[in-house]
Amino acid sequence: MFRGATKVTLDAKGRLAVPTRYRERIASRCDGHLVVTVDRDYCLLMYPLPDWEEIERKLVRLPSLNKQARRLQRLMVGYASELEVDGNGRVLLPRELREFAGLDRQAMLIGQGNKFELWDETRWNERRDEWLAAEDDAGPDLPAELEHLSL
Amino acid sequence: MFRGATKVTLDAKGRLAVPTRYRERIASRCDGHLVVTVDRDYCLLMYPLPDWEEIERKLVRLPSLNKQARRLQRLMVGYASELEVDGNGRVLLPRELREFAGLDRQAMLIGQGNKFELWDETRWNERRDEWLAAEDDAGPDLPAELEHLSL
DNA sequence: CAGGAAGTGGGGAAAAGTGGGAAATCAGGG
DNA sequence: CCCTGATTTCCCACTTTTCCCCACTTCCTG
Repeated sequence: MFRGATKVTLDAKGRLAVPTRYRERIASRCDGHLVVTVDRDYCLLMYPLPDWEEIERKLVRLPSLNKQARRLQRLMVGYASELEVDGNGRVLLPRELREFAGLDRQAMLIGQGNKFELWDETRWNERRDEWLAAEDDAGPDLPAELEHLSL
Repeated sequence: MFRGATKVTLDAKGRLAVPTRYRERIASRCDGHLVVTVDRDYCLLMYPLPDWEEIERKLVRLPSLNKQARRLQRLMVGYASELEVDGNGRVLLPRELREFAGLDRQAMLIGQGNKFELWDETRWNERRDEWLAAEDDAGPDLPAELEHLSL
């Protein structure tokens, strides 16, 4: 499981240095093969290749006639690109994805279990504060899974 | 599986350079023979020839008296044109199809499993943002497959 | 303080992308 | 039937980007 938030900087070529504490895990799990794609919140998702392939299988099995399912396929599969950790522990993020997520230099890498999220730092901070402010007024329409969640 | 979004530019003659990472796969799968046709969202679909032939078989077997089926046949089979990757890794897109999809110079090539989608860049970005904006307020009428999808 | 590991920047070779010209092919009209 | 003009096809050459590797700096640790 990947956990924790790390502030990272992209260099002028759009390369991201993977924090050292994840490298061994990534090397052993997927031999340095990662897949990056987009998320609806305008951040990027980064999966080890085998985990992504499982997601992809789920995605392509969704009913093709459903509008929402097609959108999800288009976006997630459409933007998914495979990338490899180089000799220096860095990955080159495709220009299209950097532009999508508004990434330039300062970014946040957020461990999320089987994947990472990658945010432009400014956007991350803004969203985070919004979430914290919004949490109270969630009350009535809470789904069952959340209703009984005990932290 | 084809994945990933690539920004491509059509030259003055309407030629599209196939991104290198797909070329080998295309060469081995269909010896450079692709089929392009139209999609209802005003983009183009690009299949390796054998994949297209399978689609085509399915299409012509649809019940001929059904109005929707006939529309689909007319559009997809009617616009389908075979094209070949040239020595420089480019394909020439027929004028009719370029006009249909509103393609001039800047375009996005979107990998979608067994096929590609080709969009005018501006139109792609607009649609994408619409999809993302629409996704949030989807709440109640979510199909079961999506309801419990865990990414 | 020294040694090493991690982070960061950058140069250069190679490959990919891009434009354009010449040859070939086709269509239409004289 | 041939000539002319337009379109397509093939190929060459230039420009840009990418990829790979090296080197420097910084931070942590012993």
